[in-house]
Amino acid sequence: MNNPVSKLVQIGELAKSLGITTRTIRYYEEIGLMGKSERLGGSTRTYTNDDVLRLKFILKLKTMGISLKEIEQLSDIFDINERDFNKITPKLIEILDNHIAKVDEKMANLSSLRKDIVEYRIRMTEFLTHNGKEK
Amino acid sequence: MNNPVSKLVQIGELAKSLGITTRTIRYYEEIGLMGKSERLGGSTRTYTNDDVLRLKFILKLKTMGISLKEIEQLSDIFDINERDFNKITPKLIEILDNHIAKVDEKMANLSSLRKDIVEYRIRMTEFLTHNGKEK
DNA sequence: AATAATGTTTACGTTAAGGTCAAGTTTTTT
DNA sequence: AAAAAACTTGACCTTAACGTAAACATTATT
Repeated sequence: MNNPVSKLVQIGELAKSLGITTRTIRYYEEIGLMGKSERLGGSTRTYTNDDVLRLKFILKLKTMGISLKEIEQLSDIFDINERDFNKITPKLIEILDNHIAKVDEKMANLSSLRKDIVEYRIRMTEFLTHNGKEK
Repeated sequence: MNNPVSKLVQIGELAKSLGITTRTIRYYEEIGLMGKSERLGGSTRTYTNDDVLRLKFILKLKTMGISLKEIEQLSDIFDINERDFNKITPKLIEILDNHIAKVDEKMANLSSLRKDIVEYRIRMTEFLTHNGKEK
């Protein structure tokens, strides 16, 4: 299922196609998220189709609010098991579940926060109108 | 209504009574949030009852998720109009309304985010079980 | 060949809200 | 008076996820 002779792309092209900057890609490599890519003639980074998929996967998780640190945990497994989805998915599901719980918590917090603010706002408004009358 | 000879407290006592550190209080002064407090004998900071109320007010807004930068806007008015609540409250209400809107937006985002994650999670789970069977 | 475009590494800058020394001064307690 | 406690300023550290700039090398286009 995997084309072994996939066309290689360079960092600029890859970045542009995904709407990110080259710095981001280098940064992901820097923190071990992307793994070392092959160098063309020893210097220029080139990315295989697999690399591209991996990067897309990372970005997808990012849009879900998963931190790079959490994604790293997945990457470790990714590196160890070399794309064995049977092993990566349980951990992924664990992280996703964990994240759903976090999101739920955040929403609850925001909800009660909102109540507080609204109440406070009402008190302020009342205070204003009362003072306005008396003056 | 304001006791002109209110007892003065020092920074350590004030911090402890509010459950914050002295660094926080100095920091608020540093960024202009607290206004210069009187110095006892030119060196030690002392806080009046008004100062304490102001600090409590700041902390209250903070628990509502309002940033120090936003609180600063209120402080400016506070400084200019010297505790004239008729002038400070409209701006406060504006900021509160603004914040309620932000909170609503965040909640909406989190809500759709949650949906995404859950969907993704389901797809992953299905993928897992299918693969499990075939193997 | 000269210029432009793209690539490379290194390293400091950014934001928020303080934390954490360090070194010195003042005040309080013994 | 001497020691302990509390105060002072100043300055660097922390987290996340890159942005930005410098200085240089390689590749592509004119």
